[in-house]
Amino acid sequence: MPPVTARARVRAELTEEILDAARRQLAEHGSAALSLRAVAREVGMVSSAVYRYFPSRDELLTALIVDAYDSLGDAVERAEAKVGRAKYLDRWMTICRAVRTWALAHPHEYALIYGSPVPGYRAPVITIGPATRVALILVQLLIDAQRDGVFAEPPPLTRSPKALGADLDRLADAFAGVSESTMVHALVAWASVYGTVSFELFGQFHNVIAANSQYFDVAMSELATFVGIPNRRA
Amino acid sequence: MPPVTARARVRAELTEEILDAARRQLAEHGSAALSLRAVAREVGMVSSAVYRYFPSRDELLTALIVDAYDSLGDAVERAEAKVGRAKYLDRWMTICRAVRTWALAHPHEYALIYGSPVPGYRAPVITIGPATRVALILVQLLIDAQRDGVFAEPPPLTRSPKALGADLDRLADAFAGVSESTMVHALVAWASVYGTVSFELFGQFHNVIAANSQYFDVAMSELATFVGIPNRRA
DNA sequence: TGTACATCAGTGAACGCGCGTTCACTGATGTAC
DNA sequence: TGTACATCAGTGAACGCGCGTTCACTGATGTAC
Repeated sequence: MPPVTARARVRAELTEEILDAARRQLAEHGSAALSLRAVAREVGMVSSAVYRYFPSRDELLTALIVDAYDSLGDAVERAEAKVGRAKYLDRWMTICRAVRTWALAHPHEYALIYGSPVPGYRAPVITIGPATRVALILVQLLIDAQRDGVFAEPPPLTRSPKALGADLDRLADAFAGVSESTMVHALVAWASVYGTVSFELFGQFHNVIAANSQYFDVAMSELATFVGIPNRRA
Repeated sequence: MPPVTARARVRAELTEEILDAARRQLAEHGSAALSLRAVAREVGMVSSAVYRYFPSRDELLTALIVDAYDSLGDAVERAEAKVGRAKYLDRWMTICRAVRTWALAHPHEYALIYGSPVPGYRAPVITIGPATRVALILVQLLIDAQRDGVFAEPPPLTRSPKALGADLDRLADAFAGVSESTMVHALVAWASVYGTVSFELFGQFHNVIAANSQYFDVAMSELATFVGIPNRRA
């Protein structure tokens, strides 16, 4: 009689509990150690019972990947929303810092989505949407700056992007009103933000950079100029 | 009597054979699937016999990591050596392309050294030297350009690198005669090259970039300008 | 050059572990009349 | 409101697999006298 039966309610709760346990496993021991049996143990179930909720380990992994993207997307969105719309440099720095902060707080989740692919796992289509959230926030920032006319348009590309035409045409929808060279610079900066975070997190900066947080700020500030966001100098 | 006994010779040969088998395992199935038992099977030994050559799986993994760094270092050095010393942009593009080409040809080795850290594995000191080879080639390029006076010095940093002083002082040895802002731009570009390669290899460019090789060239060309290497525009 | 002993490589069995997944089952919850 | 049946959640045992590492052993190679 109730629109949602007691059984359905318990099922939803337990599904969440399983996901929570899986999240904890992932956070503490990494994706390689994530096993259905360990998760079952955590929720106090027998391993075969988990199959009533997730048809396979991969399905569970997919849920966690979507989860991680969403968690990162939320963190970045929340941080960026607090900054005045017209403070473009602040918005940029806030986005970058939010990515780094989230990555440092959730290293295994970060590795799951931006590190080496999990062996034997093929990401299904569901993951595409959540994966693009952060990128869209960056793009919106550029569109806003462009619209307000405060944009420091980068010089035209030094190398003809002829062969890139189809890709850039496809991106032109997302990057409404933004020049080709800005689109390319934005893509480079995007990869650069994650390259920098990954280098710090995965240990490439050992014996190179010690003041990681300060270096990050300096680096991201230079990248702001690179993409055309008005910086102190301007 | 012989300076090297037959036994020692056979031992050296078998050590190489084991490493070869491990390399093949890594290349075909990735580091997660790399097991002592699988390697032993490949060389036609019983699993316990491998312990005569490597005291543990981690030791074997370390050998492969050093190996991968060296393989990449060799590839980049060889490619770059063929380019005329004064052709700075060519040298830059050649280095970047060599990194990407090697990564595409050895995706699992690339993931091993630049992807998420292997769970439970702690890189020993031996790996530091080989890990820096590519970075040193990049640095040399900048020093050469600087010395020849053809360098397009980037503007001073937009954000004070005060807190970065100690790090930059330490780097000043490697970057002989190069400005602070160039050092920082070089570090950013370094992370950016690997960020771009990782994004392509790890699937972040799916549904974004299709013409990967062309995009890479355009992106690296823009980064050349960013670090101050004289580009066509100049 | 020959012998006695020490060193080393490789064997095969075993330990203890964890994994994903399947299956027949019990007992509780939900549904239709 | 009560009963008969269908659906579903969770159990416990099992399958078959692979892993790293240890250990007592045999037989071959190297060394010292």
